[in-house]
Amino acid sequence: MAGTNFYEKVYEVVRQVPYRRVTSYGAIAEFLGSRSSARVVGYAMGHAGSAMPPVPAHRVLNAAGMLSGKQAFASPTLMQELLESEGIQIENDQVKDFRKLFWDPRNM
DNA sequence: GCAATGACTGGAG
DNA sequence: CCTCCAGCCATTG
Repeated sequence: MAGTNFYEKVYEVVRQVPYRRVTSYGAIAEFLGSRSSARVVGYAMGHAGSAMPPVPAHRVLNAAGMLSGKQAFASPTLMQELLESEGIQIENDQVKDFRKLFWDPRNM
C-alpha cells in the first residue's frame, strides 16, 4: 500500500518547499528523524506521481543539487524545465547556487 | 519472514 | 577530479 505514514510525511514536507526553493533527500530524511533513510525518501518520491495532492518532486534533489530523479518524470527534461520555470538555473543537470536556493524543512 | 531494491550519502582509493 | 565501496532503512516480491 502506497499510503503509509512515512510516505505521507515525506510528501507533506516536500509540499512545504516554498516556490523557487529546493531541498535534498537527506534533509527531508533528517527532518523525519533519520538522515540515513534518505534512500527511502527517494523511494517514496518514486510514488509521488500517485500522491494526492500532487507533490512538487522536482524541488527535491540529492546532496549535490543534481537532478538525480529526472528519469522518474514523464520526460527526462521535465524536471529541469519545471525548475527553470520557477527561476532556478540548471547547468549540466545540476542546480546553480544550490546552497542559496536550498531550503531546510526545519527552517520553516 | 528472508532477500532484493533504490530519485542517497559520505568516506576511501 | 573521478570512481568504487559500504552503511542505512522502508517497501515490495
